[in-house]
Amino acid sequence: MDLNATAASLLGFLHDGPMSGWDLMATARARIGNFWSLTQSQVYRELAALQRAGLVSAGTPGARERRPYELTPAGRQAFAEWLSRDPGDAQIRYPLLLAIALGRYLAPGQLAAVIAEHRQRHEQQLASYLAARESVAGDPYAAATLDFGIRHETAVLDWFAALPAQISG
Amino acid sequence: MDLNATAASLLGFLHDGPMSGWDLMATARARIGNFWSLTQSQVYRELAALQRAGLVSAGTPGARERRPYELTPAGRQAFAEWLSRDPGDAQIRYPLLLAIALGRYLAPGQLAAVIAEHRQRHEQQLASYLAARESVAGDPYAAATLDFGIRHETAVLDWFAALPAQISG
DNA sequence: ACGGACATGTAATAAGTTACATGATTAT
DNA sequence: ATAATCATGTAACTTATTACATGTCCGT
Repeated sequence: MDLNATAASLLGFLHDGPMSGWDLMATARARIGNFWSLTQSQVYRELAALQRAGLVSAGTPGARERRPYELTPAGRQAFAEWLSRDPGDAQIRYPLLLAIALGRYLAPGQLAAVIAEHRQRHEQQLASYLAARESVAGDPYAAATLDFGIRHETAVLDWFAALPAQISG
Repeated sequence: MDLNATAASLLGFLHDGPMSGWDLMATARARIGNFWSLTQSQVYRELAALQRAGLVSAGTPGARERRPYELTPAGRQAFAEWLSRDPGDAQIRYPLLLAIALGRYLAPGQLAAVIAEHRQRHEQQLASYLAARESVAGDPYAAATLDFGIRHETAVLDWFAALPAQISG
């Protein structure tokens, strides 16, 4: 059974006990949402696939059509395996880099406004990460991923600052 | 006509003159491959779509089934428009961050090997970027994207170095 | 003659996004 | 009563990856 990273994260969260798709969505958004996007559709699709594969089992339905899923022993093992098989490389997909790489085909100054706006967004993102530091003080794992975000955003802002005027206007 | 970033990059490259899918693939790999993955299949698919949309036109076939595509005026405009409509946010998708975020469900030390390996990869990537600096000396746009890579990798390595022993082993 | 680079594409699948449909329960 | 939230899911589409099929031309 080879899991994708998104499915594996769901298995991970289910270590804390049975959860519904809704719960998992909320948990994922809170715990990995800063660096791993996922949608409701995906969650329900992956849950169905995990169930077919026997890695989770549906528990007794609760209120409001609530359908809690429980980690099976096979699921627990698949999760551990996913981690030992090395996780893939980072992929950054940043359209702004494309725009800059193609900058020579543009009228001078055309990039400046776009760059300025992105710079602001990264400033806000960094501020938001910095503000979140206290809230992860007790959890070294959450602190580590947050620290990644802080360092990344800081590096991006330094990069913006170092861009030649020819590009950033 | 709303382009996706991959298609837009092809239009960008075609500013330098007609190119075949093969040429575009090689150009893209060389010029944006460090931060934008794309495959042959995509290139041919997007070219076909661009042609249907009238943004490129197929020139006279050359040797070996070679089918050069030329930028049309509409394509030139669509490219300029794509750039003015702001490029989307950066998305980082790094499974190792997931693994760390889920670290509390693992036996202690299980992450260490994975982390060590990734650290090496990033060291190599940084070295490769640093070695490439001379080759972009004349091109400020290429230099800017390379600088992004260097700063990013440096930040990631700093982050690795700062990870608590509890996580990195 | 033959291996390697050139060159185009299809097929199958996976992964991700957006929008929509449906309904239950809780709080005001 | 009614709005907000909880809850599940489908449909349609886009984007991306891997593998395969097919054939050409160049250099040695």
